[in-house]
Amino acid sequence: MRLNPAVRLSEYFMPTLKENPAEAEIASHRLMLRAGMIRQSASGIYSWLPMGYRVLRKIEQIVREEQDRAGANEILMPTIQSADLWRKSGRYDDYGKEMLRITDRHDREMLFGPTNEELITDLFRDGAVSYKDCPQMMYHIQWKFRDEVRPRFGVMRGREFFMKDGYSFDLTVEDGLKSYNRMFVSYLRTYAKMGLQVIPMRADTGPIGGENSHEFIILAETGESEVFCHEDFLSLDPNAEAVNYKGDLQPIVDQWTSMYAATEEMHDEGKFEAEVPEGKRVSARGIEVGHIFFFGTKYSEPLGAVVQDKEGKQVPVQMGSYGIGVSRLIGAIIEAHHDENGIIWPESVAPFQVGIINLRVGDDACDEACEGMFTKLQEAGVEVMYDDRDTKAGAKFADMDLIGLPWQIAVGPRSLKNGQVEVKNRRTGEKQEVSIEAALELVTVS
RNA sequence: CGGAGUAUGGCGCAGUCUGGUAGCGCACCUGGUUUGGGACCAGGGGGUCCAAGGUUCGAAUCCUUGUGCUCCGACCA
Repeated sequence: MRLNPAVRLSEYFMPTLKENPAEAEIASHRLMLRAGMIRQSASGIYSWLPMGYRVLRKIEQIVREEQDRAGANEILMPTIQSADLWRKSGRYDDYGKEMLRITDRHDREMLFGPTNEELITDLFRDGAVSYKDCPQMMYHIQWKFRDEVRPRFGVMRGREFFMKDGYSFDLTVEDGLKSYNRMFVSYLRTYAKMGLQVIPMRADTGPIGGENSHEFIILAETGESEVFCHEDFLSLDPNAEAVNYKGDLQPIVDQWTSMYAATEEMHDEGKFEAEVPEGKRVSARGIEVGHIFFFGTKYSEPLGAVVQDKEGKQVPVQMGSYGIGVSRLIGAIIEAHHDENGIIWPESVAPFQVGIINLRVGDDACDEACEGMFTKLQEAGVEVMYDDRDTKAGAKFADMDLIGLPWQIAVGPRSLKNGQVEVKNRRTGEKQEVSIEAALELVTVS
């Protein structure tokens, strides 16, 4: 996947809004609308405009890379599924009205997939015959649909959403839990790479089912549920050391599950107080950005996903499933990274690293300086957005803060007379007047 | 799915009570003056007032029935 490394704002569809749309309640929703990243098409259903889509793909790519590292293989399954498989697993009725049911021209019952356990179990059943076909881990990143009663918070709780869902197939429970651990660790690393401090919490399994399950939660004021955890979670860095996914991951998992962490439903106040010293007790709100399950033979049995073991017996495979809400993550990242002026993107997911602001379009010196930097940054492989629109300086500054690129370079006649431009760090707000060369150096190195 | 709102130009809103054919701010277009943190002056374009039906000489406004969207709650990645 390669994203266009450089764009001119005059040629980029980024309809920003000065005022807050009435429909948006929380920061991430407001900012995504205001920054021209998304537009609502129907309740809980959004179009992704160029910049929003760009961020979505960046997040998707981070997820993909870590899945690949963990040994999962990417596939792509359809959005529309047949009802038959869901009848076999018994979930056609269980899922209730959340599942969008569709009838085709031949009156066949179809559905827009809310998840893919049935489909992939059937794929595995079809292609696997022996214990030698295990272990196997596959994932796909695809649009899902859940007909939420009450969609809200923009992409945080949409009806149509983009999700990574992965599935593991193992011969034994022991091996299955190893796969579970692999995903557990890869999840920690994935979120950390997006600038999120994530906390795994033992979870309720819901309609997916199973015994072993963790939710991955980030703390945010606008989180949907109350969570409780040990403060030390907030200083753990999953990427501090390299990881060998083929090795024993249990120690890492143990480290991350030994401290108290629970969502509202699983919370035990007595245990919380017993295990966590008073000064270390964190009670906050959390956003769920991922959920993993080990559920054994819940689907392999009814759907007949069996392999022959060494003794020649037919045994159902042990399965797990692993979800990351990719589109939701954008909302979560913005909730964690914004201020009163707009978004503050972590560099790894920023749509562009640098924004060049031409304060006087039409002034030869400004135009030349901007064009020169625009070209040089592209050549250096730095993703850059050039605001070459013929509008007021104030509007450009405001837009640039709103869309939250990590670095801004403002070029105006005043400083340019002395050969200088202003470089601003969006996160710290720190500004410095430096030469063009120094500016390029500054934004390229970091 | 229970409760509560709301629907008027791209966005934010007034007008509805008390019926007379639509207005304000921002944004947009043209010209001019400006030009380093959402400028100023002048001119201008853009609206089936959510929909259908009804009452009336006349409906954004009153009545009826729908629909969309939002918020609170229960539920969910």
